[in-house]
Amino acid sequence: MGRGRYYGWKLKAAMQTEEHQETRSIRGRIEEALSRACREIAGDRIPPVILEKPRREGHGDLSTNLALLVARETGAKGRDIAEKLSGALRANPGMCPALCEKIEIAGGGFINLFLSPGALHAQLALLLKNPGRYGSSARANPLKILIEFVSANPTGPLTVAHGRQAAVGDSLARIMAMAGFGVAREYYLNDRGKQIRLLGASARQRYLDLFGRTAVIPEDGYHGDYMRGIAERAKAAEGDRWLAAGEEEAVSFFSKYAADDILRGIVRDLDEFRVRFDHWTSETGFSATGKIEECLDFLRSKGLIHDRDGAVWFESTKFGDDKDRVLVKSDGQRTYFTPDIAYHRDKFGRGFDRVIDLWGPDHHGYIPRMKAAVKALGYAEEQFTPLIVQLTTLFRGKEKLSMSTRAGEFVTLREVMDEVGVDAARYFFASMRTDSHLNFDLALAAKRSNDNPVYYVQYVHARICSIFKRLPEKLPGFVLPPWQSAPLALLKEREELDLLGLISDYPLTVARSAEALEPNAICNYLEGLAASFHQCYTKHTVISENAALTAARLALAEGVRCVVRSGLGLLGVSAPEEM
RNA sequence: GCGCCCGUAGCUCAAUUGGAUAGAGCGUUUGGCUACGGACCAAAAGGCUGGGGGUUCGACUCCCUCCGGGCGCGCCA
Repeated sequence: MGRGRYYGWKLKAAMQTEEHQETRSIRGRIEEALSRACREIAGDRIPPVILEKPRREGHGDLSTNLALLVARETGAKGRDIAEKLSGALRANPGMCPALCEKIEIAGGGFINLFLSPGALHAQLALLLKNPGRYGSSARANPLKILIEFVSANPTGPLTVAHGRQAAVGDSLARIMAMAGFGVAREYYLNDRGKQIRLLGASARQRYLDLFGRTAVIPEDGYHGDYMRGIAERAKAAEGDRWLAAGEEEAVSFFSKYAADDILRGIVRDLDEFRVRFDHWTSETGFSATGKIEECLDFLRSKGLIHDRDGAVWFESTKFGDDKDRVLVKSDGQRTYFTPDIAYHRDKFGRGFDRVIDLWGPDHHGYIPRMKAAVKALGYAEEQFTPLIVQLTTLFRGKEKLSMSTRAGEFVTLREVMDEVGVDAARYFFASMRTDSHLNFDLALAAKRSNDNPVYYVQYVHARICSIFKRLPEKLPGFVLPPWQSAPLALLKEREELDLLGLISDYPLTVARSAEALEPNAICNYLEGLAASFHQCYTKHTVISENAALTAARLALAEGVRCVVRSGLGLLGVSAPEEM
């Protein structure tokens, strides 16, 4: 349940008014006309106009429940309102017959619109004119959005859990960028503190072990096999110089050495996973800026801090948290929360209008206090969105795998990439809703990868590429005319019109995916487009003796290819020419 | 005990943010290439959407309640 999560950025209104003129969707234009007509009938208190694609055949290409909603507001009958609204559309020459060839009223007041083929042909023509821009929105003053994700501590390699975050976060960034926002990706590197010292102590013991010394890894230290490699590299680089060093000095060295070594691995894995961050903020570096003290001073100046029991408290209850939180412990050490507040202040200070954090489910209890902090800093609630990306439960066959970085029991992102490939892994993670737990069976991973829907979608791309490759051989002497002269009006088979309709849906799909912060909408869309293409392909041959029809169908194929490539690109998945 | 997330076909998941007869893939059954790629297509079977109440023209979706699973409730990070 609870899929009604909606981030309310008022993006939709922005879409309608600022969507780039050239790629404005048919849907957007009709929604606007309906909205205007509705205002004349019902005044200012009108519901948002949303056109949907009906599931059932016979209900038209687009449908709206607008009349039913207005009926509820005004107490009038749904069918009467629907009559008035459809009448207004019929009287609007920009709508009928330019966009709609038929309007019907069904049920208690659904308005079903049947698009005219000409409108769909025009949309394809727009796409072919500028494929690179199709689906994207241009804005006068785009919101600047910072999205922070992964941010794994450099105490071990990235796991599948991080992989899911990486796939979701990076895809969201790409989607939001296409939806017209200014997006930056951020990684927060927790490279100091207790865990890092434990890492250093563990690495030092591994190092001692290499020299045959008695080595005891701390109980709560890091026991994974990867620690051995780190120790070996340290030995190769440093020789035996740390054998004689004092514990304090040695642990400091190994802390930094191990963290740096692990970080290089993280960057390498992310790079191979096609994820690149625009900003890396290290806690060490950040601490040295004095911004944490500044932030504490700021909160104190606002009267939101008090001292009690020898500790310093932030009055987060004033902003909806259920208890106040300690910032500085009675031993003088800061809590984890303190630099995090300053860090978020810094994010906004860098000029971002919106900050999105992707967190694991173990952080959901942290949400109220971080939201409280953001509000205390003077920012509006909707400017900060923590997004919980649920865990992936791993199985090997029936065996449930436990995941613990410290104990060294985990499945790395690298293993998954090696086993199923980047395309399949990224698609898999992006295709599931972020708030659903999902099961991932490694034993079936390789086998399943062949059944993965990602191949179904990629196959469309490869098939179309193949058509173009075979063209000279199938039709010797055929000269492909420029797209703008393709006789698109010849595309009138039902399957062709279905495909055209889907192509025209792409911009809105991207916008809605960005708005809902759910990349899986792109996957759903692509799978529908792929199915529609395969059906059309099976039924209608592209290359035929009819040169005009061939040109038109090639144009349609090219349109599909562009959209598939674009959509896969949003997911960080390749669009292969052959498979 | 309190809080957050989840529960949909045998399995893994969707469902246009409250719409019309809940859909895909895998698995099972049956058809289809002398065609531009069969990694495809067509069809069948499979559902009281965990149970029960409520809200309304209409509920997988919102509210209440129970059941089941995951996670969190620190002067840890």
